[in-house]
Amino acid sequence: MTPGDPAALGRRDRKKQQTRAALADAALRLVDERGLDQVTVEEIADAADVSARTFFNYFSTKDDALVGDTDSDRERVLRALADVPPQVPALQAIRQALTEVVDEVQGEADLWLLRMRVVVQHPVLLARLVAGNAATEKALIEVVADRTGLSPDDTYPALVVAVGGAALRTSMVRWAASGGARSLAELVNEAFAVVGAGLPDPRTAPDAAASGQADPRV
Amino acid sequence: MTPGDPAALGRRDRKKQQTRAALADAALRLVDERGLDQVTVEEIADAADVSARTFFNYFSTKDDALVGDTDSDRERVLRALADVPPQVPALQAIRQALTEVVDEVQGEADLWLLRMRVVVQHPVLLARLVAGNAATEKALIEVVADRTGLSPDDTYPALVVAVGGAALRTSMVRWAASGGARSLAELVNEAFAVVGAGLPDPRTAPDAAASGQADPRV
DNA sequence: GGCAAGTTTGCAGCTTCTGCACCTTCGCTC
DNA sequence: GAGCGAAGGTGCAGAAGCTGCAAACTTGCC
Repeated sequence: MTPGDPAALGRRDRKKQQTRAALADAALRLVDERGLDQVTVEEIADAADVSARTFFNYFSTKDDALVGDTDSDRERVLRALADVPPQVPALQAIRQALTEVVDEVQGEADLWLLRMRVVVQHPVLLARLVAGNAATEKALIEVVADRTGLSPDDTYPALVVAVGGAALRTSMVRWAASGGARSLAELVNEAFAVVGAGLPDPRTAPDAAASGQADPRV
Repeated sequence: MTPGDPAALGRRDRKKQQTRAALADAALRLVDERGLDQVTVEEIADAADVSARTFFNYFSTKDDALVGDTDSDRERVLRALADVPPQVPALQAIRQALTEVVDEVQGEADLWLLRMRVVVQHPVLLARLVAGNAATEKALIEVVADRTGLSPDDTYPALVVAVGGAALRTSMVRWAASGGARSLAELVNEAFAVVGAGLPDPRTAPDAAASGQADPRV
């Protein structure tokens, strides 16, 4: 989710990333301890040892520092989706496109568990997280429309994408709630399987959750 | 969605509702014309002929005036869900619980079409709309858990609710995009039917959208 | 008419966020 | 290794969002 990556960058850019990470980290820790409104941008900046003005050079909003970078994810997901063979059904294709991002979240589990804890405690941030994904959703809808031969204005593309997003969000919240006990990928796959089975009421078909159109991978 | 209701209230409360509506209306019209950042709270208050301070007596945020009242919806939906016979499968139950609210939105179509137009153009607001529903989601999860005999911490309740929300949101956006050409209830039912069928890829099963577990009503 | 409760308003004040100008640092070239 | 241009950091001024408080005004009721 964060740039991270190899250190194949100049000292300058490395420092930038450090500062960015320091700010995001300080923001998360402070807000986790005290609550969103009990932490000012100035305090966050101080903790990261930069001026408040500099904070706004990195994040356009206090909230942004907390929810992280959605732009880089967008490209990643789109690229991944483009790589899924076109005959794969839309819902499955979306799930597969998400695996890369899911793995990355899992890889930075500490950061993300903290982030989700903070986000869940402040619905405004949850909203912001969703908002950040609005652009991603829009792009995904286009791609899905293309794959299925429908218009982006049809119900189906928007619906699959929205539902896929809901499945991912639910999984992440649950993952965080469990403190990362189960792997995120597992939870996501389970959620997509249930959705693919049409969300059967567990009383009527208590087994469907495990079957569905689950994919052996992962 | 707005209190509306009969005039079985004192002059005082009626005036309050008028002011509230005037503020929300002014906010929506101005933002629709100029964009979110080009409208100040002071301008909205002026347009509604009250002081800026009074604006904040009604809405705790500029955004709140735009997205409307989610609290009253919550109760309505919860009450409606309580009235759905417990043997109705969760997803269907949720859809039925939404009909009352859906009808009300349809009844105030002008207001809501404007609102959705504004909201769609400002993802932050869309997010806010979702955030406002966070409390509703939480409450719904409890109820669904109860109905299905699962724990609120299980995946299923959170997932059905989140997916139901996604279906509703998608439908409202599409409804607004079409300028209200088709009835919202129709779109919502269609969306729930597709979801209930497991979101089959339209290429693989091009008919499923129309069938699914659709309910004759509406 | 007059009181109690509820509403509106102005004001002071804090925080978020932006534009601008200045200064420092970095990376590169000659 | 001196020097130059670009990029990053910072301070300051100021607009806008939002809150608490206390004064003024309305309304509902006796």
